[in-house]
Amino acid sequence: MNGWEAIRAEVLRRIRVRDWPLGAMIPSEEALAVEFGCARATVNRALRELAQAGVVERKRRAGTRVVRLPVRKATLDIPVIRLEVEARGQVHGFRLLAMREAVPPVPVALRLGLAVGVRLWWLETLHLADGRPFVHETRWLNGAVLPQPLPDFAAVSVNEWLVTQVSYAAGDIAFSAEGANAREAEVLGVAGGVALFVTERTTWAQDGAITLVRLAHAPGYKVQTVV
Amino acid sequence: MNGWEAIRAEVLRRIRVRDWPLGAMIPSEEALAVEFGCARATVNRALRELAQAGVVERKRRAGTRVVRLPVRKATLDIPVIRLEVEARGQVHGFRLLAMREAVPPVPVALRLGLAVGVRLWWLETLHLADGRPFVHETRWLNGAVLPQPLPDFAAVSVNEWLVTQVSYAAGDIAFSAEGANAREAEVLGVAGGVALFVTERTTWAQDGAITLVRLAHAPGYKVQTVV
DNA sequence: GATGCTTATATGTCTGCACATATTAGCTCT
DNA sequence: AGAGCTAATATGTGCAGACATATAAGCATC
Repeated sequence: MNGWEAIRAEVLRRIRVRDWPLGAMIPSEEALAVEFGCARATVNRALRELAQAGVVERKRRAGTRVVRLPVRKATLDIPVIRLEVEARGQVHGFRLLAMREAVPPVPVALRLGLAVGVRLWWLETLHLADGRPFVHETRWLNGAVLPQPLPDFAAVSVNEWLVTQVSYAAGDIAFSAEGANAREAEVLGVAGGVALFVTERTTWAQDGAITLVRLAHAPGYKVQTVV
Repeated sequence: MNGWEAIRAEVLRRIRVRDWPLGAMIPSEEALAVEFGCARATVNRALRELAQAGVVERKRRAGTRVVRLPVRKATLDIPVIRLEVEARGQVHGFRLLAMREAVPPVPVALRLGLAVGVRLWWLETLHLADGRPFVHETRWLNGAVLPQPLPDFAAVSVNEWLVTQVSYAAGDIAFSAEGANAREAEVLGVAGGVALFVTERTTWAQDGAITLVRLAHAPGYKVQTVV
């Protein structure tokens, strides 16, 4: 009855009913441990989870306070495209449309933290769901930090190969809405300017930037939070 | 040197270098505790974090295994719109364009889990950044579960009032790209059909659905992960 | 072979204690 | 008053041990 989840729930309840108002300090871990009749570690676990959820803020010596304007934290699962398609009950396929070495435009090089003029791979892939265009993927790939030789990307999707080869790297993701450019319109089979959901991801390994990818999703695509 | 973060890093390293291949089991907490010369609780903490990050899967009795196709977890901060604007160094403003009671369309009622025919508030707000249109917000609001009386939403943004009143409720968020409809085009000052980034959120309290909101962001808007 | 029970095992969680560390509040000195 | 030092305090993390619980694997039975 006084596990850490019960304590988290009780603390949350007190915050909800304004027992502990927004912006106010709450009792110390020790005081709560005494009140709930449990060890301090248990209270600590509960409060740590609430801090991670953005409900409270914790500082050493200062204590724990209820945040004034809670920032909702949304968590998204970003699976490999094949799994995403299969999760919709459709059959995944893909076609490698282009692959060549080239010097990326300056903004791309900068964003990847590479010297201007370095040659990268450029790949264009179209992912299909039940044979219909699903995502148009364009990608800059830094061959210098990847295991050699590279596989045949016409047979293995870059998207999936990278995940298994360059596991668990850091990176950032951005979402935006953009009108389809000429190429995207042609490849996805839509009119130019149509609203597309665009995902841009940068991925890093310890020894340098790995890849920058742009995914333009066919109309109707949605991203949804888990939970 | 053998804190839980060090252990997490070491485990991650071994997974990266394929010391422990994808899909393979890793040693038990107890074995690792012996190897690293620390308590099992410390290993537990490290592995728990990795499980939360989607790097390993843990099951009682079965043990811990490296995930085969890691699912990237992206975490987004969804702040109050005012803070979002101010974070860009701009001045936030808003105008309440409309507010009336109405019976929502059936899909809306269903999504909120309400009986068809229930009357809700409908609000239309335009948020401004430095005086220019930033977000067009349309919202269904369930007055039945809110503290009464409602404030003057021309003076206090619904967006912000709800956060402070109905704290920490459950909900889901969806992102998509849509062409601007006639009203959005007019209010945001863009051409019809222009690609807009759209956020749709449903929010629940214990005693029922609170609100369903659609935010259509002016062109150029991006959502970015927080590391 | 299929089904159901038992048991061993790895993780999940808790306790009580300890020390580390950041940070604030108060004091002292100029 | 202001600057700088000191001490108190709340959280962060660690350890050793214990019990709880889910569940895979083996065994017995039908």
